[in-house]
Amino acid sequence: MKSDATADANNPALSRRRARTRGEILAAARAVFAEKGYHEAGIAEIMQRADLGVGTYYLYFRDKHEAFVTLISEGLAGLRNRVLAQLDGVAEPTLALAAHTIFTAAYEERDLFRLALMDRNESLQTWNARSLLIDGFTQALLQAQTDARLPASASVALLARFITGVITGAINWWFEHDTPSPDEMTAQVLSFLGGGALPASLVGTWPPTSGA
Amino acid sequence: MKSDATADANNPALSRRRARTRGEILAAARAVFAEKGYHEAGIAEIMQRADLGVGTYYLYFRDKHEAFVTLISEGLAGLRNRVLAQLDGVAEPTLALAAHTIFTAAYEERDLFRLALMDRNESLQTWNARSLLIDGFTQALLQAQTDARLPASASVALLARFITGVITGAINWWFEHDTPSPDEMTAQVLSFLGGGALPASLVGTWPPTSGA
Amino acid sequence: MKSDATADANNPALSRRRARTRGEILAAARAVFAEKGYHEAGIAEIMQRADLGVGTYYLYFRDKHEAFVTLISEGLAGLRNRVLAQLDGVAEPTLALAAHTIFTAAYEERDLFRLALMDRNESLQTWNARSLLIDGFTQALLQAQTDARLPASASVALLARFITGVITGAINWWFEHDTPSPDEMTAQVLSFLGGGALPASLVGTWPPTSGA
Amino acid sequence: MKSDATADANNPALSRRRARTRGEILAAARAVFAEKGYHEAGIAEIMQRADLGVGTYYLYFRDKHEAFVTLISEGLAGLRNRVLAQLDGVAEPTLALAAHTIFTAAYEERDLFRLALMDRNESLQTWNARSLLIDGFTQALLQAQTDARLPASASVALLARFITGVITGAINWWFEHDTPSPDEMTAQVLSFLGGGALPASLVGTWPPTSGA
DNA sequence: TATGAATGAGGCTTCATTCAT
DNA sequence: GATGAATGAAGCCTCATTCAT
Repeated sequence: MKSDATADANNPALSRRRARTRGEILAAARAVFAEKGYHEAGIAEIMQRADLGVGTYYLYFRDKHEAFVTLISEGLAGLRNRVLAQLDGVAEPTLALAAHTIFTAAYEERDLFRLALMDRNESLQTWNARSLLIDGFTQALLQAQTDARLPASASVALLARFITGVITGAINWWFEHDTPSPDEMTAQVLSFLGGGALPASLVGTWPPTSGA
Repeated sequence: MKSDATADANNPALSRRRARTRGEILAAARAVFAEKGYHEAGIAEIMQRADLGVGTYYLYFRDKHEAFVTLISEGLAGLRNRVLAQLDGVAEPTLALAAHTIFTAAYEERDLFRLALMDRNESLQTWNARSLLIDGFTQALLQAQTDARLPASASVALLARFITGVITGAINWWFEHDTPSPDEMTAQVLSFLGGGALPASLVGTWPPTSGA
Repeated sequence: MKSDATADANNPALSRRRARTRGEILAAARAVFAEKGYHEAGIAEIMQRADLGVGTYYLYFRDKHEAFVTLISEGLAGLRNRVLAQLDGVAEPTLALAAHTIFTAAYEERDLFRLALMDRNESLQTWNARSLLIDGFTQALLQAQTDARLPASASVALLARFITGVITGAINWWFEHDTPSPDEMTAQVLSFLGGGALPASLVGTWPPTSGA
Repeated sequence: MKSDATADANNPALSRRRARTRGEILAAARAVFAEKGYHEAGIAEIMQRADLGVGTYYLYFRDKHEAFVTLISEGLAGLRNRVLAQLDGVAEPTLALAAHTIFTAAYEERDLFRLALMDRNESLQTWNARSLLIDGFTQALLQAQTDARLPASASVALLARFITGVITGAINWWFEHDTPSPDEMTAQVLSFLGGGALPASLVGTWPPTSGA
């Protein structure tokens, strides 16, 4: 019984084995959660797909929730890093750049995003894809206001929600369809955000002009 | 003369009582579902809030699912009617008109919309608020194409998703905040949809122009 | 509120009405019990078939059990009376006479007998068709012993069980078939009871004779 | 290497454990079912008597029904084998032989037979003790007809029911009494089946002779 | 470390029975 | 008397979690 909190650090081989098993569990969890949703998924089914015993799950995760949270937070951390990497060093980052990175990632890992957008699980709010996007856009827009690239009068909070809505709307589309490609999707979204997609007459005004 | 499918019609008093009880259950269910989500809600809790015995639930609904579905489908039917009524007779309906009606309804019945947007419940897809909006906008845009108010080249399916994304993004905001009013929200969204909210330099282009 | 324990006696009309309703409930109960068995039958179903409200049931019977018991005990009392009437005045009653009466009644009211033979309901033992038959035959055989028509060495208790077994075996047959008629059935059973149906070589002996 | 339908075979220790638990559940179920009948018995009570948690039941049986069916079908299969083994190789099998084997088994496992004769459970008909006996005797008698040991005119179907009735009547007796022994019971039944137990004058004739 | 049998709280649902109308 | 809405105890079953091997 030399099991120790620092066992991992002491024994690189063990550590590597642990990491692999953990990864297998996460992969299985991802597949099952994506397929059936958080509530309908069962630990037994996950571990069966991972070709491991049920009990093993609890050697790596505290409870059912944890693998789910881990899955999403690790996935979203990856997304976050990719976006930051893209934007890093760019003098004046555009939505175009951000959207393209997000779409590329989302298209590649659709099942993960299905999860991340799916269960509006109370305590999870923080680790929700939506929240991450909203936060990201909020910060970006605030920065843009600081840089005077966006009028100070703009309602940043709402704008961030609107943009997030468009992005998630697009990703949702991919849950049912395989086209268009992330590139094409980016172009479509940009056109939409730029205001070029909807004729003014179709959009209308509010309050309605007298003529209406 | 008992065996009669129209027993209700025979006795108005009973019929009224039944309707009232049913309404009370639905109201309680709405509150509880909105507060805790479908899965965490329990029949016992619903009926306790309705001040009725557990068994009574099953006199009005087949199972746990049914009240949920009823709630959403009846709610969305109401929304649908309101929108249709607003647009009815208007020669050239605008997004402005539609958005304003939707926002007014959504603001009034926030908990219902929280439900309707919440659980991405498998078999419910059809009675999802998102689906309803997507379908509605899809049809409206198709009509606009027919009327040549929208270029034939526009990708209706995607546009409908984008617009729906913006609308639900706005409604989501209200789940956490009480302002702005539906009127103001409509104005904000219209400005966004019209392309006037985001400067072109911020949006950028895709593929990025050489200059970027 | 002149409802009184003696109301029935005071008001013949009411009494007649009560009797009729009671009869209708019993008829419906008989049908439903016979069709689905005691446990699967429900008060609601019975009263629906009787074209009466659920609550009405409890104006006539204390609980679910009571109608069942009533049904069987009244039915068996009828059988008892028929048999006694047949045997009454006969100097030396035979099994033939008893069997024929029983078969005639059982054939006419198969559903009742299905009930009476069906649920081996603990507390019901006493009001079981089997028990009634066993008791009847036991008494008859004891009487026969007293009259020296049956050897004193005979094991009356067992004989009564055997005869009852044959009789119920025959009645069971009718739960699945409509022939033969009670007359023919009586003849078959008598032949069997008389020992003429099974050749001695087929029956064999116990303990086996050396030759076997 | 987890996913394996033959997991049991891989690990004899676990396999043995599983078998033991399963046996304990079946034993407890047998006791409880026999004592209170199928409907009044509860999973909780069964598992309490088995000294196991409720949930464990469902690791071994799909639902409440399954243990009951298993109990009876396994029990009857055992009876069937015993009888067949006894009769195997005997040139001219007699009822004596069959009855004795049946009685010996029934006496040893009275509670099982109580179950098997008890609930006339709809879908169970096939796995009813009564049905098994009837089928067995039917086949035996048909064979006897083929061998000319029984007149071709005999109504095999009815005879099988009568014999079964006598046998079950005898077994029923044991549900309330401990004597006589299977040997003595066999003798009594044989005497009855041979026609030596009931004087012709007591049996009578059908239709009644003029003199009666 | 890995396993999978065992656990039991908790959820949904039924239905005999009551009671206000 | 008749009704049927309301009741709630009780039962079956699931599944996240534990623990002995």
